[in-house]
Amino acid sequence: MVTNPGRRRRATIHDVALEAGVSRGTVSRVINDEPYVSAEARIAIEAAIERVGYVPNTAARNLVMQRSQAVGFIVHEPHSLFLEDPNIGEILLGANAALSLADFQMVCLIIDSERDTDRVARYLSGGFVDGVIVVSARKNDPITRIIEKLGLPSAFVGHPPDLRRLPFVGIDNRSSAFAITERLLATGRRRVGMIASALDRDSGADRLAGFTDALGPLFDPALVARVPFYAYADGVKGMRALLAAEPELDGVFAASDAVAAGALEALREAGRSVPGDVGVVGFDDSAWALRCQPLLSTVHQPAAGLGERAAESVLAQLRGEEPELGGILLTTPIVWRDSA
Amino acid sequence: MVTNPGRRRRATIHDVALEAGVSRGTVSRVINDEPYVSAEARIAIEAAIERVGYVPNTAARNLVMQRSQAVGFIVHEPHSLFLEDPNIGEILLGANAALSLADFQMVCLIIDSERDTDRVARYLSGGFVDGVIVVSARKNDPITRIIEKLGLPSAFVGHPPDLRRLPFVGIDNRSSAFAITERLLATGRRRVGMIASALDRDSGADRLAGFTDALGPLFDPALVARVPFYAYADGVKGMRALLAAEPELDGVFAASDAVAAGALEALREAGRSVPGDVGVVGFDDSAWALRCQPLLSTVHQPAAGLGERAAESVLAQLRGEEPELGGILLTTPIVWRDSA
DNA sequence: CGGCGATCTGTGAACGTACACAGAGTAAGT
DNA sequence: ACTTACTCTGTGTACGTTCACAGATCGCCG
Repeated sequence: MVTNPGRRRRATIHDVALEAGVSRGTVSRVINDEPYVSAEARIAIEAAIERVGYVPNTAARNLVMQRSQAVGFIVHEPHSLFLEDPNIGEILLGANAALSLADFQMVCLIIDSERDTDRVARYLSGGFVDGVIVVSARKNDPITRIIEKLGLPSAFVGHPPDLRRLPFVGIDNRSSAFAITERLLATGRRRVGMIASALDRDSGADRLAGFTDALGPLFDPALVARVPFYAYADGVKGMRALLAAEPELDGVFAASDAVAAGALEALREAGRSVPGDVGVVGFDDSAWALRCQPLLSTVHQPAAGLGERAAESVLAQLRGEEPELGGILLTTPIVWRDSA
Repeated sequence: MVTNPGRRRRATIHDVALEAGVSRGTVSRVINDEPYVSAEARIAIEAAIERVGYVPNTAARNLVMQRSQAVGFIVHEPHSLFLEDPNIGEILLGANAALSLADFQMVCLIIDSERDTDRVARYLSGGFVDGVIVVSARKNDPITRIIEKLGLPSAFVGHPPDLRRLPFVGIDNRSSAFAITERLLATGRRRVGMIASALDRDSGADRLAGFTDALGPLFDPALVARVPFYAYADGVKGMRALLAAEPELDGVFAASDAVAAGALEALREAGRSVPGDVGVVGFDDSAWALRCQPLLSTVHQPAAGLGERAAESVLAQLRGEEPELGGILLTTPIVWRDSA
């Protein structure tokens, strides 16, 4: 085959060698700029590279080097994540920044169907990545099992994987919820409710637990509105339910900022003033918090930091270090604004 | 080397052959389930695969097959895109769905710095992807030049690349803006302004042009507020400026739904009713539109469709078909709700 | 002038896979 | 019994690169 019609054959290191009148070895040395190559050879080779339009085939290089200089970033349930969770973008960028510094390529893989799961599993097994960061893994996930089986350096962000020996990085939802509820109480509120979301996830359950802890004897199960998701619409519904259950309510902890925004809407519609009649706090410190009227007091979620630490964990494992046991928990400062 | 301490050596097709007492060729036939292999050999090999824990090295396979079964998805300016543009997630998912159907792996690459640009360029040249989808390419972009140089099958979504011979898929911003402005006028509005964003991008400039077209002799340059981005805060600022310039204003076309949401806030703060005093329309039909009070009339942007068509274009080129000249423009239905 | 180190270059093997080909064995048709 | 066809298997080569090693050339010193 001379030239593949349609797509032209790419120049190889061999073509360059032929063109420059030297051997592969010398060309290789020039490309990876190693010593021990004469000035004239170097010049000839550089000219030849230009002439034949050579670009190295990294895939071939990786095959012999036994590493890819790439780390996968797996996103599960992209629908809910991209559209509801404002953190995912920040986590992505945090991880990318850390990997970039170490000259690693981050490749983001989306899992949106059964087909995707299998294909991504094949991709991970295929030697395209040296490690992997997983966001929002599912219970009993085939991807998690593959990672464990391959012994692929990994870091899970958001919540711990099924296999507790795999490293993860996250926040302590329980003590964060505890802290912000405590400060809400410190403002003098006594009838405090919670709009609790996503109780099937660790994050949701832990936030409720922290709330319960903080209230202690003041806790009243009737003042917990349970809603499915972390979304605005859930906040509206949850707040209405709470007001119906207890008109004298004077404080609310919403499980997310989006939920809190919905709660504010419902409170406005019910004619309550915030923070006058009712104090409201959220969780995430996302764009929602600054979009609310009044500005939302909330728990700052260090999303970029989570991505960064996850990347660093994978890089450390790649250097041969042992991953931390029990995972890494990042601190979550409380941001005190106007809503409570 | 017996076993690399730390990371164990992965089993190869050779190990399987040895374990099963057959040759590489036969193992290869079993893996790609080709005919002409005896039942006993097949059973022995499958058992051996299980025993040694073999998973094929796709990277090595790609090297000899000269294709990767993967398509890159490049995201520029991720900060603004992920945090402001609600469409990016949908485009991503649309593209992923189409590629998934053809059993291609989509790998998403983020460009967030100068380093990233170079690394991604190397990645594209390295033979890891058979084609590429680019969102929001920049003017005079090194990535675009690399793609052109390599002859990599590609599709640009959002706006056309510098090199007009590269295929792109987008919407007709100008005629969409024309259409919605015209319908706004049809509701009887006569003093109509626009909050025009991102005039340095094709999309922003075209939306303003469409608006101007539709107004014809009614057009008044004083009723155009120019703001830098498609964001909520820009909408608030733009609307205030517009009201200051013309208190009698009775209609507004906002360059995006986020901007429209900001405009609604500014109108509420100025004591104007919507759609009573002022009619408001947006652009995108994003989550913003349903979060507004009143619900927003807007131009539906077929984001998932854009991703899908871009993917299909790349796949078609991979099959050897010629890309459409001049690009593909998708239609943008107008969604009439309560704000105008 | 022989030996030695430094510099430069080419060659062969390896990475893990797919594919073409050759060869062996078996069954059926002439 | 001889061809023919079909089934099954193993071997060699290729993909594009890196790396270890073996030569070759040169200057320098004893």
